[in-house]
Amino acid sequence: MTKFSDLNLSPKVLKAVEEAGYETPTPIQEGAIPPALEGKDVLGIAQTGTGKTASFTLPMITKLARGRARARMPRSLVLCPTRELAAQVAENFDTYSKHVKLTKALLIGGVSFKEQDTLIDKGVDVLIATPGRLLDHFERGKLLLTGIEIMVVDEADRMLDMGFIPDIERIFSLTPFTRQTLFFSATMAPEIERITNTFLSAPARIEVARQASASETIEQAAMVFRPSRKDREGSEKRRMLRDLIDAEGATCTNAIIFCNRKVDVDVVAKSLKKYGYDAAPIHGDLDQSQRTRTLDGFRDGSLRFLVASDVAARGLDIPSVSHVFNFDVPSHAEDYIHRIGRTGRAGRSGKAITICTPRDEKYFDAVERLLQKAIPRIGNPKAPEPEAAQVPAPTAAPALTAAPAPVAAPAPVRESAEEQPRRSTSRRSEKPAPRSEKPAQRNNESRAPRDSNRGSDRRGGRDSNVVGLGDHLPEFIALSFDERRAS
DNA sequence: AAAAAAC
Repeated sequence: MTKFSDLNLSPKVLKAVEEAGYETPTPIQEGAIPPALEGKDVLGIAQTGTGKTASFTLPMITKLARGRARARMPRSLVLCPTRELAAQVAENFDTYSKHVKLTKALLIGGVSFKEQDTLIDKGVDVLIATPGRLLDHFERGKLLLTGIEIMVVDEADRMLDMGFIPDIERIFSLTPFTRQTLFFSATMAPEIERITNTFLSAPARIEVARQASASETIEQAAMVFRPSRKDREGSEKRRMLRDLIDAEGATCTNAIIFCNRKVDVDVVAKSLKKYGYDAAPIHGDLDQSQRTRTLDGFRDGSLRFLVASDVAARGLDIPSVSHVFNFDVPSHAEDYIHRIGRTGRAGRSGKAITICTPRDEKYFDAVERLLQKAIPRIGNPKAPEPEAAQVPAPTAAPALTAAPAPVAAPAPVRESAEEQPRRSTSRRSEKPAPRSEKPAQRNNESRAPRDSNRGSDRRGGRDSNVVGLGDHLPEFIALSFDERRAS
C-alpha cells in the first residue's frame, strides 16, 4: 500500500503531513501528487471529501519550497468559487507548510484591499483567490500574473454554475503558457471539457469514484406538509421544522438547515433562536466576518444549527454533521445531492429530512428521479400515526393526506421521445425551440468578459463525451446541464 | 421562485 513517504514529497512537507496524523494518501492524492511533482498538468475528477485539496497543496508546497517570491509577482495561484472555499484552501496551506518558508495571500471579496495589497507588494508564493477579487486587484495594476508557475482551478464545475468561466478564461490568458495547471472538477460537463482541452496540455487524468452514493450512508425522509392557510405557510413550516428537530432528540447533535432563499435563511434562523434553539444564519449577503465567525462556531461545535443558503451546500468541509434539514426542496435536483452530502460523511451515519409542500412536489419528484429511488414519507412527528399516511380522506392533520404512495419505480431519467423537445428548450427562452443539432445556440453578440450571464455558456450537446465517476455513476452525471435542468 | 461572486 502506498504511503505518503513513497510519494517523493519534500521531507518538510512529509513531516507536516505526519504531524497532522496522515499516513496513507487517498486515491486522488495517490494519483495526482506524482504527476504534479513531475511538473505535469493534472486533470482531477473528484469531489469534496476525497482529499482533493491536499492533492494539490502538498506538491505545490514541495515545488515552491525552492526559490523565492518577487514583489507583485506571485509564483502560484489557486482559484476557488466561493470565499469560504478559498479560506479553507488557505488553512490547508498553513497546515502543511508549517516547516517551509512560504508566503501566501488570500484574495477574497468582502474584506479590505489594504492588507491584501500589502502582502502582494511584498511578494507571495501562493495566491488563493476568488475570481472577482483577483481580477479587481489585477485591474488596479497591483498584480502581475506573468510569474505564475503553477495554477490551480478548484471546483471548476461549480465555477461554471456560477458563471465564472469567462473570468477563468481571462485569468488563464494572463498567466504564462509555460505554467503548470492543476484542474479539478466533480463532473466533466461539455463546457468544462472545452476549457481543459484549451488550457491543459497532455494532462494526467485522475478520476475518483464518489465516496458513497447518497443512498448508502444517509437515511432520507420527506415530511409532506400542507399549510392550513396560505398566509400561514411560513410560520407553520417553521413550527414543523422545530417538531422535526425535537423528534430527533439527542441523536441530532448538530444540523444544517437549508433554505432556498436568503430571506428565509434569516427568518428561519431568527425564529429558531426565538424558540431557544442555538442557530445562526449563513448566506452570501451577510458580511464576511460574520460568515467566517458563524462557520468557525459551527465547526468547533459551539453552534448547533447552521441555517444556510446553498453557499454551504457544496465544497465546505464541515465534519460530522448528524442531520441535514431541507426547509425547502431545492429547485435543482442536483443541489439536493450536494446538500444531503453534508451529512453521513466518512462512514458515519447521517439523516436528511426534507419538508415538502404541495408546491414543491414537482421538484421533489425530480429529486427522486435523479436518485432513482423513492424517499420514504414520514408523518407529522407531533401526531405519530404512520397508518394515517395512507388514508386519502381529509383528516385533522392535513399534512398527512398529502403523502402520495411511495414511488415504486421512478421514471427513468432519460425520457421518452415525445418529451425530448422540452430538453432543448433553454430555461430562458419562452417558446419551445425545435430540436436541432445545436440545442443551446451560443450567444453571438459580444459579451463583456466579466458578464456572468448564466446559461449562455452552456452547451447541451447530447453527443458530448461524458466521463464517469467509477463504480457509482449517478444517472444525472451522464446528462448535460440543459438536460438536467429540463425538469 | 434562487444563489454565488467585485466595488
